[in-house]
Order: sequence, then C-alpha cells, then structure tokens
Amino acid sequence: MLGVVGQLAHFDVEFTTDEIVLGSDTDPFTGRHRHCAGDGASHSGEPHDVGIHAARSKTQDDRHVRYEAIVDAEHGGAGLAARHRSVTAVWLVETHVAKSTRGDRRRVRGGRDSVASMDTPHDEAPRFRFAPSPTGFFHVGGARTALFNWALARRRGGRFVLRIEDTDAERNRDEWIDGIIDALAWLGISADDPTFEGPYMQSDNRQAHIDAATRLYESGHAYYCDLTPDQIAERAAADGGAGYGGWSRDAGLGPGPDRVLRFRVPDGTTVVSDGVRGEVEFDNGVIEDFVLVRSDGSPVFNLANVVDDHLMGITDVVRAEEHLSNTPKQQMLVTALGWAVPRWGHVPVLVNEQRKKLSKRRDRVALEQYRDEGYLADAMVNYLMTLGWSAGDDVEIRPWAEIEQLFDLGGVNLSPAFFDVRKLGAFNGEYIRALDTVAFIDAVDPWLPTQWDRMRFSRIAEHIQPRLTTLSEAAGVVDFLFSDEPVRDAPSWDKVMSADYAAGLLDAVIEAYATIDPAGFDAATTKAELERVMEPFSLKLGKAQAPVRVAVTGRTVGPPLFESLEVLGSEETLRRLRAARTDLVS
RNA sequence: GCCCCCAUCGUCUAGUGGCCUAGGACACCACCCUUUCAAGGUGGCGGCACGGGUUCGAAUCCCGUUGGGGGUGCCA
Repeated sequence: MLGVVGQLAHFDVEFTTDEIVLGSDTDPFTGRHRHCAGDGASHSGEPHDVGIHAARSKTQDDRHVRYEAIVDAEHGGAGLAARHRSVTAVWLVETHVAKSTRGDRRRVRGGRDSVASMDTPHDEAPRFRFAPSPTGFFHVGGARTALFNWALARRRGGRFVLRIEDTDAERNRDEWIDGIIDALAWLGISADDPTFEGPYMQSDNRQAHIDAATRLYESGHAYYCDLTPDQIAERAAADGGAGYGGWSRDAGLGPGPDRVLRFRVPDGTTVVSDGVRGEVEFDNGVIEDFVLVRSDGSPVFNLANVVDDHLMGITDVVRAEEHLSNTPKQQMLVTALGWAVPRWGHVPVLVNEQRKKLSKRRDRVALEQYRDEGYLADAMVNYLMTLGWSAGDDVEIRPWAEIEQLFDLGGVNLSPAFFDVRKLGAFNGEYIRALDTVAFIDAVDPWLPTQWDRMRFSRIAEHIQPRLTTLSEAAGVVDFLFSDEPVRDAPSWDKVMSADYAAGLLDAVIEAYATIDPAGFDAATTKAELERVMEPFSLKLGKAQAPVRVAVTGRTVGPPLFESLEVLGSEETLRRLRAARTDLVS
C-alpha cells in the first residue's frame, strides 16, 4: 500500500536482506550507486530520476533495512512502487500516516501544497469555511481561525465561505452580520473579494437539517427516545454514573411529542484524518447516542453543522481544537448521510496566562476592543498568525501577502498558545514606526480630540510616532500642546523643581528666550540658548532641560523638548515658564 | 470518572536522528547612543518536564510517568 501526500512524501520502505546486499553502494530505488544500508550520514544528494530527493536508512537488523525517502510528485508514488516491483520481487511500502503521533504528522509536512490531496475525493477548488456564532463581539481566537482559513482559501485558489451559526437567535440579525462583516473586513477579509462567499445563516437551513434527520431516522441510523434529561441522570446514577447508555435504542419509538431523535452510534472506530494532527482514532464505544433533534423539534449543532457544510460544498473544515471531540460524531453523520467527508484541520486554541482557553468572561478577547485601543489591523493580523504557526524560519514580522503564500496547516503547532498582549504591543509599535509620517497622522487621527488643530499636531507627529505602542496613547503624549495650561504632575514637579538650580536656571532661560525673535523661535535656537545659559550651572543638557520641560509640559517625560517648544511658540512657552517660576517662589 | 489532544527559555517559536555548546522574537538586565522617554545598536540572563528504552549517536523515534489543555449537553 502506498499513499502519497502532496508534492513531497516521505515513507518507509522495508525490504529483506535477501533482496539487497547490506552495505552495498547500490541505491535500491534506482539501481544506482547510492546509500549503504545503515549509512545514515549520506542522506543528501542530487534528485534522482525517479524523483527521489533523499533517502536515508533508518534502522536495520539482520533481516530488514528501513528506508525513508522523499519523493517527487511528478513521478508519483505509484510509479515508484511499480519501479520497486520491477527491481525486486517483494516490497513493503507504507506511509507513515498511520497513527496520531507527532512523528507521523511531521512526515506529512513536506506536502505543504496539498495535504492529503491525493487521498481525498475533492478535485475541485477547495472550499473553506468560517462559522462563527454571533455573540455580540468578535473573539480574537475566531479572528485567527478566520485568518487561517482565509490564507488557505486564497493561496489554494478556493473559497472562504462565511456562515453564521445563529441557531439560538435572540438579537437582531442585521446587527450581528454587520458586526462580523466589519470585523472580518478590518482583518482584511473583505466581503468584496472574489474569494469571499456568504454570509449564509445557519437558521435558513433549518428545513434541510430536519430533512436530513428524517432521512437518518428512516434509514435506521437514528431513533426516537422519550427520556428526559432528569430521567437519564437518575438512571445513570442508579447504574453507576455512566451517561445516557442507549436506553431507548431498541424501543422502536416513533416520532412524538417530548421525544428527541438520537443517532445510533455504530460499533467500531472512527478515524479522523486531520491536516494538523495526523490521524486521530476514536472508539465509537465511548461515544453516546447523541441527540440530533431536540424534543421541541429543533436540530442540534452537530447535525446542523454537517448538513450546512454539505449544502455549501465545504471541502475543508479548519477550526479550533475544541471541536476535535465533536468530529467523530460529525464524521459518522456525514458517512451515514452518504456524503463526502471533508478534510479536517483542528488548530490549537488560544489561552490566557493561566493556560485556560480564552474566555469572554475573564479575558480581553474582543477584537473590537483592540481596534478601539489603536492596534493596527496589520499588526494584529501578523501577531495572530504567529500564534501556533511559523513559516519555519526566524522571521516573525512579515506582510500578509507573504504569510498568505507561506501558510499551511502542516506548519501549525499542536499546543495552545498564550495570547500575549505585550508582544502584540511590540508588533504594533513596529507597525506604527513603519508607517510614513503622513500615513501615521492619518492613522492616529481618530484618536485625537476633534477640536485639536491638525496642523499643529502634524508638526509634532514624527516625534511621537516612535514612542507609541498603541495609537490611543498619542493624545496623552502631546496634550500640553493643545491645552491652555499644562497638567502638572505633582511627583514630576516636586522632583525637578526642588533642585537648587531650578529657580536660577528658569530665570536665565526666561531672560534668554524673551530675547529670541518669535519668528525664529525654533528648536535649534531654543536648544542653543538653553545650552548657553546653563553653562554657569555646570549641568548636562539632560538635567538642565528638566525644569523647562516640567514648566512647559507638566511632566518629566514627553516628546523632544525643543521641538515641542517650537510648536508651542514663543509667547506660550514664555508664559508657562514665567508661571512656573512664580509658583516656584511660593 | 471516561475519551481525545499536547509538552523546547517566563511567553511565542526554530528544530523532521549527527549541522545543537539548542537558533530567533517578546519580556527582563547591562552598556552604547542621547534632549527626558522612546526608538536604534551591542551584549547578557534564561529552555529540551521526568524516567526508561531504540541507536555508534536522541530535543528529535518508542513506552511509561507527571503536568497542561479540550471534550464528555435537548450549547455552539
């Protein structure tokens, strides 16, 4: 049996020592001189004409030699197998993708372009989907999942289908739809892009869900059950605390009031083939006969999900890991319904500092909140993509166009990732600094008080740009340029103005600045004048500027002082200096 | 309880049996630059959870333990 996974495949070849000579120089695949069995060091080399890029011996004993090879898709696994047969009589070729171990997954990673593509029946353009349930805000974890799907859909020339899972409808539909569409658009997932499709509403498919349920009942895959949750709990307790336990399985009940429809879970095992985690095996015996239709006639998530995906022609389901345990149920439903099983891909969840799944109750998870605080969409997107995924190199900050080309499920990590706002902030600062000044001014604008003079702000903009982590901090940094009076920070004042030189220096500065022609009151001049008058004080510029800074801005920290003075102007600067000098006396 | 997944610096990650004395980024510390604070530059601190195997050789493969996460609904 041979399975080729994508363009590149790794697989083991086992053969007996009867067929090759141990220690020989002959490559068993090509007949050329190549590796010695057991010669693990010589695993690099030129591609071979049958498409073997590399082969290396893995283990050996006196009966078997195991080879691992990377094969070119052009020549195909089948061709290779044929070649084997022509060379020797008995070959045992097998893929590694047998169990859900990390190692197995790793071996399929070479197949970056089309994970498991030759094993699946979907030849047409892949259709991905993003299926959020409307909660009133957009979860950052959902954002990442959406981005993953978007990247995949774009690169593989497929579609990104948006479906809103609104089964428990309470709020206003249009409101959710707009919120979700807006959030996606902010991330760069535009409903106007040809890759985008939807939104569809799960609730619109209700009849199809019911029809599927009926089909399942009629075909014997589902049965009615009249037990209430309380009764189940009672029986389970009496029985030793199992679960539902299939009580009504063979009761032969028909439809009726207060009856739920349950899926008859078949015996055996269900193997979920996952593009991120390899193959995951579930023993059906541990899966209860789950409910498909509630006693009020409404379809349940697992059913609705499967039906919707089928209706929408979804070929690839990429979602958070919390759904992995549901997947065998969904796969059984798909199979019972006679539909094609999609390719699954379960990406790890995002967690908080306590390593718990990000929750809206405890954690700051609303994408909108980050947007409102002045995180740039590009920074957020870039950061989100580094959580649980890397391109395999040392680069973290890279444009979306590149990410889109590089992203693949095989590169996704298996463990939960901590959503670290500090690192997000570092990314954001990076992106803010990368903006040209005009773009920066444009970007901060929404965070500036409307009455502020934009011209005035633009004169100081380049100086605050490298100092920001978020755009919302901008106003607080330069507020002294727009207010009548600086807001005096008491600790700053006390610390700086208590210096014995403060009063004398202020006097000297006031005198010097008063003689500067207001038209020539620029950064260079004010700096030069301060440097001149501070000489008798034997101070460094850093010390000498402190009283001036506090007098004019109210604080010890802020944008470069002389540039600030220039923007503030001669008159206002002098007024503030004099006011401070006066207050210093009392 | 049962099922599933996972395990490299504090955090996000690189790592696909020898290129590993384990690399990068964030954070932290120091120094340089400097007009405060940033930014920038240089350097530093810091990790393969543990125990067994397999192998000439293990962060890497196997088993176990421990730890973490997710699921186990007439939620999605």
